[in-house]
Amino acid sequence: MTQGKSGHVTLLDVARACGFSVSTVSIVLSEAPLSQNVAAKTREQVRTMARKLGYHPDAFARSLRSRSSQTIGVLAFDLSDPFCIPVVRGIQAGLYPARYLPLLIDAQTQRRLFDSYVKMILERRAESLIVIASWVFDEANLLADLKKNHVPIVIIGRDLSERGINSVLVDNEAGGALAMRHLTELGHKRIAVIRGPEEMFDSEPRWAGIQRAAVSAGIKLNPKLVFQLPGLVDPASGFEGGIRLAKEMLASERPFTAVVAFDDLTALGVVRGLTGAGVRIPDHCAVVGFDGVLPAEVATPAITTIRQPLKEMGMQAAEWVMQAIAKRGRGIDEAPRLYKAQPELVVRDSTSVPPQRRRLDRERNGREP
Amino acid sequence: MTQGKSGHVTLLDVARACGFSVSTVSIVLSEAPLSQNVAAKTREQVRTMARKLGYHPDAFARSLRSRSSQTIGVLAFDLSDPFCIPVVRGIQAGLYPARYLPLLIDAQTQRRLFDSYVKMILERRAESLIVIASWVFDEANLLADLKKNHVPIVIIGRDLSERGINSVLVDNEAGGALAMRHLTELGHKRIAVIRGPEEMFDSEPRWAGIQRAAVSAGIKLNPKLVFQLPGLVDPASGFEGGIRLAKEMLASERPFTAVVAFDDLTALGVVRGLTGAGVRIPDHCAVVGFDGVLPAEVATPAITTIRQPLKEMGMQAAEWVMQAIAKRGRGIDEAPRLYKAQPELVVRDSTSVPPQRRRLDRERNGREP
DNA sequence: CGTCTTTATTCAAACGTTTGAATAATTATG
DNA sequence: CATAATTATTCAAACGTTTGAATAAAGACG
Repeated sequence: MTQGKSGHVTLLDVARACGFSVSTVSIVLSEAPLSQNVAAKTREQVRTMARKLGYHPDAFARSLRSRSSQTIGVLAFDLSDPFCIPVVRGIQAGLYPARYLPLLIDAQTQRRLFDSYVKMILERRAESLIVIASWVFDEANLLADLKKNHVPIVIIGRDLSERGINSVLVDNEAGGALAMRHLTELGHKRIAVIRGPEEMFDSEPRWAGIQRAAVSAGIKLNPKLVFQLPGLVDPASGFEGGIRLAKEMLASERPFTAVVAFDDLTALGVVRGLTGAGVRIPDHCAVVGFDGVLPAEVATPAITTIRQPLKEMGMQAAEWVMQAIAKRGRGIDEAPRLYKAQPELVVRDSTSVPPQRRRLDRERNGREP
Repeated sequence: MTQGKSGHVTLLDVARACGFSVSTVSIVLSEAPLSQNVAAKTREQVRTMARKLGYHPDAFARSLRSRSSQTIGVLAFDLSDPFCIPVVRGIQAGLYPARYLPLLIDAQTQRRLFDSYVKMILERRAESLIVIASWVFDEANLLADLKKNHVPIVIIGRDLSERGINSVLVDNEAGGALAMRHLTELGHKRIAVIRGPEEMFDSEPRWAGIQRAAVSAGIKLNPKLVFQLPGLVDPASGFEGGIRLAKEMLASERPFTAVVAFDDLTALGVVRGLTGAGVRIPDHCAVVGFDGVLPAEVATPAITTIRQPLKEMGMQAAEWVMQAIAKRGRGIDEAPRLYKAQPELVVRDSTSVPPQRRRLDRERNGREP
């Protein structure tokens, strides 16, 4: 074969092999508008030869020339957060039809890596950037670096629309309310709450939702039963926090029949902590989480949770990104968009009616069987 | 600014701005060998100007010219398998020092997607490909397509060294033995086993290890207590299988005090199934898993498991890949390598001594306190 | 038969970088 | 002082593709 030193078959190789010019071959193989003018016989010849030689277009040359990389940078702040995977799937699904490829990177919760990868992604001329902010992170110069480069950005998991960035996230307020309402409807009155760490932007709205639902159910939350996770280092550390706070809860000696945990891992920590002290879930105490990640699903008892429509959120981000690219600069300064996905209550086995009520139920059932 | 229509700052822009030629600027900024010959003052000027204009080299042009993409394709067969993330981290860690970027793609357990992504990765001229075969998959034409393109390949999670492909995987035989030995050392005699699905290549060696350890402990495995997962569609379906088989175990009415599950999710399924029937873990029955993934760690009781050194495996793959690239073709036809990582027993709360023995222990303790 | 359109193909420039070879300027050597 | 060696900078070609403009050949029209 006539392959150049690169080891790859090029247009020139194909052209020589079938006796046409590089242009013709390019036009045929890339199905450019001009290819209508190419004789059917020629087209056939070119295509056959390309296949025979095993020609694959070189994405670099193509991108260089056509200034489009067909690539979207996807930067996950911490890919080990189970939150991320369904989001990524959504993004991939949204990108695939347009033959765009995500350049997916895990910043491993490290600022330094994050910055460095942003740079590498820009060098690769990703046409847009999607950031999955699954975990605490401060984005000070992210903004600066990117606005400069006219790259459309979408952030998933935080509301930065105020600061000019398209944002996709779950409606945390609604989710918090959903969790609380579930418990009050089951009849719980003394409910402990574990709020998220201060640095996490989800914490506040979830807490607001919880309070709203408590008020509308006519329930007073005892401030002594409201806890807060400390600033955390990685997504799994909510688990440790949950264990510790469960113990504090018990030590406080204030009675409670249910716990609203900040997220699923925290809920799993609470289950661990309470179980260790002989409290049975859900018989003695109900626990509800937030997110809907795998570990909560396969634990026993399975954790009742507020599910985020993660895949949908990823697809939404991908869709916006594709739209922004289609506009190519025009309208880049539109007002940033905000999409709040609606969470969904998933009732599983970690919640049931509170103990007193269960006793009542039992008596009632005993009376009229 | 003098930016061209691309919106990006190019070498030419920098060159014009500081009055040197493109060559000089390139030499300085890419720190080519020749840059030693460039006057210190010039170097300084160029660098300052580049920073001022916000120059980022264009990876396409660079790759096109230097025929190296600084990219490694990483194709996960199913990224939702918790197995993958630590592996990916290892790969990223191994690649980072060389400033290589993984092009990470999730094939979502779909052959069609897999093939299509392989193609896209090749078009992007990834210099090598790492496949994470976390889950059942058949690689018939994978081989064909890639051997043709002279791209070095490493597969993680399967032994394809016989078929000419560098392979990194855990020593499944040793792992199986480790699991079984743990149980026999605790004093278990009647042990149920759930083997992996036939299509999974891990299944056989794990089973072999289990048998070996049983023999050397002088224990006979009751064939009626050996079960097998059906062919599965996704990694989480081991969980469902575990539930079902746990019920079959109980239905068989053959006594057992421990279960070796194929993997962690299966183990979690077994816990669910047994717990549902009133069997307490680990008091009535011990359960041991395999993999060491997050869900097994945060469940209550935490699952005793055989941990795969996933990060290490990812780094090993990255290292091989970098070596292969350093050789650039020379030695591409070396014998394929095989690395079997040593698994590690992680004792947690799902295993303890069998019930009979516990009774004995208690009596003995009672006798001499 | 000259001109105009249509059809089929090719030219050549451009994308932004790297790099071997060339040039120019300076300094050291014989 | 000529030559060689060193230092500083630039030329120009190349990487593989796309694409507007050019060319060439054929058919259609007046």
